Amino acid sequence: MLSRKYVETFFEKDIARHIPHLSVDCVIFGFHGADLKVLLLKWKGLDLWALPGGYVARRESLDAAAQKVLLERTGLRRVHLRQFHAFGGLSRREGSARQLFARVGIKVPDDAWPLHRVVSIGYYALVDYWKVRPGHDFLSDSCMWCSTDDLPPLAFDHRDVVRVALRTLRENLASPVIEATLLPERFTMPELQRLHEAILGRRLDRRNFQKRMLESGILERLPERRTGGAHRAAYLYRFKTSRASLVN
Amino acid sequence: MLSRKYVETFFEKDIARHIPHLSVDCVIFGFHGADLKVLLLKWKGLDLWALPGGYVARRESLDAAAQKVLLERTGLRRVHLRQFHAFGGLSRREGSARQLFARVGIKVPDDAWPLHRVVSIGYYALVDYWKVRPGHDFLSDSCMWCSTDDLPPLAFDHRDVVRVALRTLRENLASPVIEATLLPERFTMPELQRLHEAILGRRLDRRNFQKRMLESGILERLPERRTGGAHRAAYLYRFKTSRASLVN
DNA sequence: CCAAAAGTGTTGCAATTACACCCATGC
DNA sequence: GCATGGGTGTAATTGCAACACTTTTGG
Repeated sequence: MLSRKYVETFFEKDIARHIPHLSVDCVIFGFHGADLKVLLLKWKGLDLWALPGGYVARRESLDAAAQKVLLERTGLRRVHLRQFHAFGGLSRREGSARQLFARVGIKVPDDAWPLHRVVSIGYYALVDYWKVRPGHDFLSDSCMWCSTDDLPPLAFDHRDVVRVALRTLRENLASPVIEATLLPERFTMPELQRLHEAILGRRLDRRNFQKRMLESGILERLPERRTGGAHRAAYLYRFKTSRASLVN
Repeated sequence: MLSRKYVETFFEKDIARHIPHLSVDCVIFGFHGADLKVLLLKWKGLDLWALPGGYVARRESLDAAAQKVLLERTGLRRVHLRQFHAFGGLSRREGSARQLFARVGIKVPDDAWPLHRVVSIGYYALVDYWKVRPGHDFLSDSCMWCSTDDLPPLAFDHRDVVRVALRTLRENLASPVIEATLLPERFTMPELQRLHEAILGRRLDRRNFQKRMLESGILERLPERRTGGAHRAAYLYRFKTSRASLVN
């Protein structure tokens, strides 16, 4: 997490260590209940939310910069991370950043590049909802999971960024990496199905779904069942291929 | 095309008009015979080829920068252009650029950013092979179409860039935009099939292919046939939806 | 014993694949 | 006339979508 010290000295020296006019933004997806959620930061003193992001150090790859953001925001190291688009339009309204810095009380030179045009490389990340401890920083009041179909007002072009991330995620749902990283180690078939439904945005047939999943051979049924539900206990499953080998 | 004047003054003033450490590279696909080809520039005095690319002006969108490259290199304005990946690794070996500038006789300060780390946004473009007049510039000996499965040594990470572009193109072959922009206005069914085969990298069944294409309803058969071939004359087709409406 | 969710198998349709014959043309 | 490529139809298979009944559990 960014310290107060870090922020205060940001525009004096840290900014020089980064590639100007470039940033990475992360759409961090988590799955909870029946909802696909994204992690958002609320800007201090403004009724505006934003995706977690960061700048790219001069000797740091884009991927590494995105990993760094993930670690700061979720405390997680090995998660599935994928670059999906570069946002380089001229309508990103960096101006709102100026308001933010003013609220927080940081003095920023008018010609500092973060106040002007920034090209952002979009990454999406898939994490286990329950393992994340959302952390805010000096620029943000809070860090919160928000359902993808009920987003608050977002800064810059971040609504577009989420939309494109979601579209890419849908297109790539075929690979088992996605479920394996969004779900906990052990899960039931209905849970897996609800995840697919949340990503695809439509209902699926229970029987066909189960058949497809089992025939694919990537699931292993565990002896235990999930008890405590109000109805018949569901079997627990896990992915045969270990979680570690699936990440990236 | 870049003029001599442009190049000579580049490191004095033009460089300041661009976003540092950022470029766009274009994989320009054309279709000729049975081969999918890409347009490459040969660096002056070096046995090294590179993708056409350019820097991004401070008030220019990424898309616009890519269009500019296309126009310089092919003379074409409205072509299908699509961003597919941002290349931001640390192993791009910008050092080879230093050799190039030395050969051409341009004096470049050691700390000039084009000699160091550059993040490149990759675009692929689809053009009509026969409408392109490949143009080289002050930095390159020649501009040539090269078959995608027989590429010469490429600068930087451009071999990766081509590979990823090709993979993306394959994944998006469903949309008729691709064929419509890679083929001339009028074409035969075997020509369309050879294009699909070149992109997919495998043979297709002639009869099933034709059936699918005709049933999709996007083709219009013209009264003429392609004469002059050694064998039975093939019908000519064109896409029903006008070419203009398909671009982007 | 009833409501609500979980487990399982069958059937039909639609899309894809495999495959064979005739036609036109140049040599 | 024959070799080569172009045009067309049909049968088989496969994958996917629709669908119904039984089991378990808590209340």
